[in-house]
Amino acid sequence: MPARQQKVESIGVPAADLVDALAQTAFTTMGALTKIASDNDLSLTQLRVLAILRDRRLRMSDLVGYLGLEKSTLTGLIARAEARGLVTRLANPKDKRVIDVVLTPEGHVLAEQLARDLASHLNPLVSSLDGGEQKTLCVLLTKSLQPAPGGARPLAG
Amino acid sequence: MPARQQKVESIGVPAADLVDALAQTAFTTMGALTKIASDNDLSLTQLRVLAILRDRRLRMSDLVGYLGLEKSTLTGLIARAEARGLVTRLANPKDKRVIDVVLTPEGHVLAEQLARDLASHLNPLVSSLDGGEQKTLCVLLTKSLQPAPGGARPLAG
DNA sequence: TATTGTTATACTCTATAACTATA
DNA sequence: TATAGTTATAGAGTATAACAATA
Repeated sequence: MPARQQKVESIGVPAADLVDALAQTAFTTMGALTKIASDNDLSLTQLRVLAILRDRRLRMSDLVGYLGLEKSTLTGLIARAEARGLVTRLANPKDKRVIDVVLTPEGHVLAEQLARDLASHLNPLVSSLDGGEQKTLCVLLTKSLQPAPGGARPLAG
Repeated sequence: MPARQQKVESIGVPAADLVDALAQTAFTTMGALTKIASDNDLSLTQLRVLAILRDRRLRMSDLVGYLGLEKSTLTGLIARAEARGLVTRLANPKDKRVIDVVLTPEGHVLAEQLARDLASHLNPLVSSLDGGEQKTLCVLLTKSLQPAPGGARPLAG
């Protein structure tokens, strides 16, 4: 909407190469995430649940917003995670309609492990860049990418 | 909170911020892809099939390799795509066991449209970068990211 | 015997619609 | 009436195992 954006488009269309590189980045990173999830017998969605709940207690309806799913979908998702001992459903003291969800200690341990796994999978990819390049890449990615609709933390988008 | 990593490379630890930025990039881009797929009544996997077949005729077993799925999974996936008129199964003249898959004209039109949709979704994200920054970002991403296991083209990984 | 692909089966993920309980 | 969550149902995506046809 700012004039600046129009200007950029009229000067030069963002290179198709960049779109391709972003898409490739996405698939490579998602591939790592999918593998990490699979190695831990988790779906990508369940991995996201753990990441989102890593430092938060949320209502079912909040999770629906973070994940972009239907509430009925979340019921089964959380039920399976609870059956595995990864999360707990708690009554919300202020509103009896509400169910809060938190990680169990076991779920928290797993969430921390998953975060380390992700770092160890992605580190090799960027290790071909020197320190300055890594810094630049980080700055440009941060500058360009808006927060995902619903989450700011890495796995929460 | 920054869990200490086992091996701190002597070169320098890739900043956790960069790992986060890459993960965020992945989720943002995948979000765009998921929306594009959804808007066209496609799953993400079906979208990938169309992208992979955009300029290629492949065997079922090749697609299995590109997608990282089981062959039995692909049978249903291609059956549904064929029922929608997006792909065609063809006998391979050299090996009667093999089934080749190609896009129908309709499938090809859709694949081209999806590629344009992706560009239009991602362009706004990088429009906050000036031309030089976009170029730099493209170079750094290309330099750092290895080809996904099975595909070099954007949606093919 | 090995390979290519399909079929049978089962589970997860997902959405829509109807439902219960609470606000 | 409106909101939060569950249940019922259905379809897609996925894997494992067994199978048929071909090499």
